[in-house]
Amino acid sequence: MDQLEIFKALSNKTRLQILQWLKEPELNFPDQEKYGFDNGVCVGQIQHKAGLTQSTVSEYLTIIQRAGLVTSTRVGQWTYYKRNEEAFAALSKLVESEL
Amino acid sequence: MDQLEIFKALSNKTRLQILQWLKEPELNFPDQEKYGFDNGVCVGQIQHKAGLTQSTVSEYLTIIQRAGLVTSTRVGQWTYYKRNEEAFAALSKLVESEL
DNA sequence: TTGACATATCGGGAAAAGTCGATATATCTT
DNA sequence: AAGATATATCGACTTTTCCCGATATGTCAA
Repeated sequence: MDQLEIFKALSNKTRLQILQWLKEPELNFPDQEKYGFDNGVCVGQIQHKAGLTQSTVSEYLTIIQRAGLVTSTRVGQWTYYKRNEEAFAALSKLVESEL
Repeated sequence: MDQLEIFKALSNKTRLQILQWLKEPELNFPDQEKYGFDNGVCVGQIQHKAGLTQSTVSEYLTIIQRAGLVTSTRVGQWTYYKRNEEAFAALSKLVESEL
């Protein structure tokens, strides 16, 4: 749990949005309904919604993953990203008691 | 409560340290014991402990103050900075439920 | 009111982050 | 094996952040 890395990951409008979108995948990524959301949402969907290039979004996802805020799962040619709720709970506690 | 502004303020090692030092002023700024800590700690003390220039530390304090994480009180020629615990509590809740 | 001290603001150079297009890699299909 | 598709990585350019020294502002004391 590297505080600084986490806060840097959160210091970007688009990355904050992505994390919020991933809170309600059904709502924010309806196109993926047919494949389910068990593993999260794949990069392409997120990219489309973010309106930035593929490379940028891929990099952003790597950043929030390295910070531990999401997990990624490769399934075939897709990589799915999903929120790591434990990390948010831990961060909340950290802010409350250690920060 | 501007999330992005808060996270940007927290994305710097020195600023994180300052906030942590301010959690226990008696412990971290013993030189100021004689003046009490009711209003917080003055810039010079913080600068000395941070080991950066006066201008840099002053700027950092402004940044965390604009983010709402500390409050400042001018007393004579000194400006005292103090943690705003309500802000941390609110941030903790935000991370837990909205982020 | 002058000088000393504390803090804030300004201007700038260096380092990091944002963002892109191009290319590499991995997987699937045929 | 070859082409198509999804994602990751690379190189470059632009914008932002870091951090400094110099200077301005505000306050106290003589």
